[in-house]
Amino acid sequence: MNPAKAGPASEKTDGPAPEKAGGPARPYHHGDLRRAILGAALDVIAAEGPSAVSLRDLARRAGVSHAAPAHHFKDRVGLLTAIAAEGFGLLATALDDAGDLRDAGVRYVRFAREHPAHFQVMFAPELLRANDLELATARTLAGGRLRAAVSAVPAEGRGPDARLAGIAAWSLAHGFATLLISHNLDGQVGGQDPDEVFHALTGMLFRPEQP
Amino acid sequence: MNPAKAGPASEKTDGPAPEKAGGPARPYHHGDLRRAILGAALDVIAAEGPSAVSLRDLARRAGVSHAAPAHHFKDRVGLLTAIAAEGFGLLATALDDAGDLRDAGVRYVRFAREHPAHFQVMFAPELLRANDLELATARTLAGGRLRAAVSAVPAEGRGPDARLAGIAAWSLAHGFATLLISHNLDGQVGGQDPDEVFHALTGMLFRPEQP
DNA sequence: CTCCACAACTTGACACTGCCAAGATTGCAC
DNA sequence: GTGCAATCTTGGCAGTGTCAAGTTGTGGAG
Repeated sequence: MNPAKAGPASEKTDGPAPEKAGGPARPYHHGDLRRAILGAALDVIAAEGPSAVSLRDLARRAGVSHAAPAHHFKDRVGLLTAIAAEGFGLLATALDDAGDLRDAGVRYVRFAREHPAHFQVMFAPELLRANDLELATARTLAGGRLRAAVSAVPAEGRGPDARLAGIAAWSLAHGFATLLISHNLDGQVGGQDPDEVFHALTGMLFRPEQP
Repeated sequence: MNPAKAGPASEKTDGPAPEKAGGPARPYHHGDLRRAILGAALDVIAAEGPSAVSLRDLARRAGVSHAAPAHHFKDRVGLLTAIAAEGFGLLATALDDAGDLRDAGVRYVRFAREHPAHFQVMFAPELLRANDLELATARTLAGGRLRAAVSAVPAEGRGPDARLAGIAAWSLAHGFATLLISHNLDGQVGGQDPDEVFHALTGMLFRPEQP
C-alpha cells in the first residue's frame, strides 16, 4: 500500500527471509503457515486498518516467499474473508452462554474490543467474498445468537415490535463498539471501563417505567 | 488497487486521456481539477469503499496526467483527509437547525445515507492525516452541534448524566447509520423508510415514564 | 504592453503491490 | 520404496503511490 513506507532503502527485498547468519535453515514446509499469516494480518489490521495488509508483507513476516500465502487464501479478498468468517465464529461462541440481552450487548462490545481486527473486517462487505460458504454459515450462526438474545426479553420491556427492539439493541451496541475501537470516544469514556459504560448505556433502552 | 481489474488488456494506459478523435483538445489547465477529483473519489468510495480509490485512476477519469492530483492533495491520505473534512462540514450544516435531539439523530442518519462516502471516511482515522487543521476545525464544529442537541434535552428525560446520554444517542445513531450503509440491515428494514425506522428507534431511548 | 514569478500540469523513474504460471521440494498413502 | 498431492519458490507482468525535474499557462507588477 505504501511503497516508500520504510524510506528510500527498504529493509528487505522479496524472497524468503534470509535467515540470520548461523541460524538453522528454515524448513521448506512452514508448519502452520495459514495460522501465521492470519496472525500477522490481524496485527497489521489492528494497528493500521484492513487497507494496510499486503500479502507480500505478511509473507515476509512469516519468512516465506511472496506467493506462499496465495496457496492458503487464494488472494487478498480470500484472506480477509477467512478473517471475517473466523470473527463471526468467535462472536458466536462469545454470545453462546449470554444471560440476557444486556449481557449479550456487553459481550458484543467486549468482543469488538478484544478482536478489533476481526470486527472491522466482519462489517466491511466490500472487502469480502460475498458468496463464501464458510463466511455465510458463521454469520448465520452469530446472527441466530443475537436474535435469540432479543427474543428472550419480555414483551412489556421492549415494546410491541420485537424486530424494532432488535435493531435498536444491535444499533446501540454496534455504534458504541465502532466508535470505541475507532478511538472516537477516547475523550468521552476516558479511563473508565468500557464494559461498565456500556452497561450503563443499556439502562436507557427498553425502560417501561421509571424507578 | 486491483491490477487485473479490467482483464488482461486494460482499456487505457497512463498519460492524459487521449481525447476522442476530433474533440476539442483538452486545455492545459483543467479548470476545477480539485472538485473533479473529489467527485470521482466519492463515486468510487460509495461503490467500492475507500480502499478502492487510486489516484492514478481518478486522474484518468478527470483526463489529466497521473501526478496531477498530487498538486491538490499532496498524496492519497491528503485526498481522504480533504473528503473527511468536507464531510464534517456538511454534517455540521445538516445539524445546523435541528429541532430537538430526536431530529438531530434523524438528520445524522440521513446524512450518512445521502453522503455514504464522506461518512465512511470520516470515521476511519487510519486513513486520515490526524493533525490536519481543516479536518480538526470541521470536526470540532460538527461535534459542537451534536453536543448542543444533547444538552437541549431536559434532565428528567435523559437521566442525571448528560455525558452518558450523549454517548447513548450518538451510539444509537452511529450504529444504525453504519449498519444501514454497509447493508447489514437490508433484511430487517426492508423497503421501509429508514428515517421512520430510526425515528421509532429513538422512542426507546430516554423514556422517563410509560404512557 | 511586456515580462516574470508562480501555479497548474506533464514526464519519467523507482520501489512496491497483487496475481498468474511454471518449477522445486516434501511428506504421506499405498 | 514409489508416486502423488500438497506446499512452497522463482520469475514475470501490469498496476500503484510518490518523488524529482521539466513544461505550459496566468495574473499581476512595472
